[in-house]
Amino acid sequence: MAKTKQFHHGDLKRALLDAALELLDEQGDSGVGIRAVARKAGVSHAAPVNHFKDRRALLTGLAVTLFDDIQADISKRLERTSDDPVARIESVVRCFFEYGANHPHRYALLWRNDVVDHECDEMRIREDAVYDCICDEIDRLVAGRNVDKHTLAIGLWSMMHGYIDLKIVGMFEDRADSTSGEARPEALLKMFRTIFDHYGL
Amino acid sequence: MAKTKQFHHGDLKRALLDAALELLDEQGDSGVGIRAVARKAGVSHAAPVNHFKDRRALLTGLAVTLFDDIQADISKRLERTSDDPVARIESVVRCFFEYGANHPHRYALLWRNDVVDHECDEMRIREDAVYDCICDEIDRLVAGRNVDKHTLAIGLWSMMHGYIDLKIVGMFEDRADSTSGEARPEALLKMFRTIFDHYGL
DNA sequence: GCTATAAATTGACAGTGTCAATTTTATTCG
DNA sequence: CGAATAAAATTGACACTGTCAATTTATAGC
Repeated sequence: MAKTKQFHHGDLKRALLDAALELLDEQGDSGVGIRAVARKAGVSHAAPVNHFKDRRALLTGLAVTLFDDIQADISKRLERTSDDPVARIESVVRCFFEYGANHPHRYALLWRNDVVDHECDEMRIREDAVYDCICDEIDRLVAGRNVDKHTLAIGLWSMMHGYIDLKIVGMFEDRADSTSGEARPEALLKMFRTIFDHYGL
Repeated sequence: MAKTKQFHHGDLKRALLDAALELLDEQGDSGVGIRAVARKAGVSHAAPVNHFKDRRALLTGLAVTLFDDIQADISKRLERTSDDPVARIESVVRCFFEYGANHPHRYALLWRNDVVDHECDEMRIREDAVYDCICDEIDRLVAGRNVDKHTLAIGLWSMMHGYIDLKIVGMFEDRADSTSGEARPEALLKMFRTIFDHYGL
């Protein structure tokens, strides 16, 4: 059975991340404390220090695994998507829309600047990976035409992130007509498509 | 000299909010603790409880004052803006862009769901006010045409918020070409304007 | 001037993150 | 195989936090 129980606890790092994810889903990031995670994993309160030097390191490590999950989901969905750049871009965006709706606490953690270290290599690599998923397609789409692809990419990503984030906060609740709230993400995609159209892409 | 020193301390509530704002700018919201704020205001550690029952209430109260500042800034700038709905919308968006760039910690606090209570009346009123600044103009813009104004408003607000938020996180640093980074907000506005054009607005 | 009320202080409690010293376990080497 | 070495986990402590109860102080109204 592989490499189980090779140390005192087995691989505690994994157990800690599992416990952290549970706490995150239940209580949000404020519930993910070093001691609480240790308690849930059944170890002493200072055990995690061997694997995560900080609370910040713990949360960052958790965020890294979340990005990996998202990346896997994106890759899987892109396999079933046609070769059309616009279709592929929209597939990626839909992944994020669904992720934010299904796991609000996880999504919120990803973009917390105080408790997650976005400068470290582990994070930069993951962020680059998902960012490239969209940028590469936009590159193909623009293909030398006189359009600033960076602005296009940033605009799309901003709109996607902003919608998910504000939805979690509750900004659009009771303010915008929420009868067709379920279809709003698709409407946003459609609206952004008009930008592509405008540039003849 | 008006109503100074009417109580023990004068109006401590104001002093607490001032101290909280300083700490927020220096250290972010994690630095805005009840005890730290009390210390900075020169009162005992439990004094704030008379004015803010919670840390959450303190942070919410602070967020309320920030919204008031933004609203004042928006109103002032709208006075100097023409009657063109698009111009007025863009004025409001520019207010937020600048606010986010100049006061990242303040902007980040506004949308924190855990430490700020967005359901309470004081917050809802302020959020409604700034939201209406954009929605009213979009209403004028659409004016009965066959366009979903809610999607338009949500799309614009999402893009605006998403860009500011991701900029603070550092998402666009070193990834997108940052040579013309200062002009990026204007480029986003221009891009969104093509949506208006597309619908003949 | 005295009393009721609001404001601020003090002290305590449980909880947190982090560190140092210690004990327990696993790995490696002679 | 057994001892030495390194890693992993425990225990205990420290300073700090938010929150509450009891207390003291100052204000306002009769």
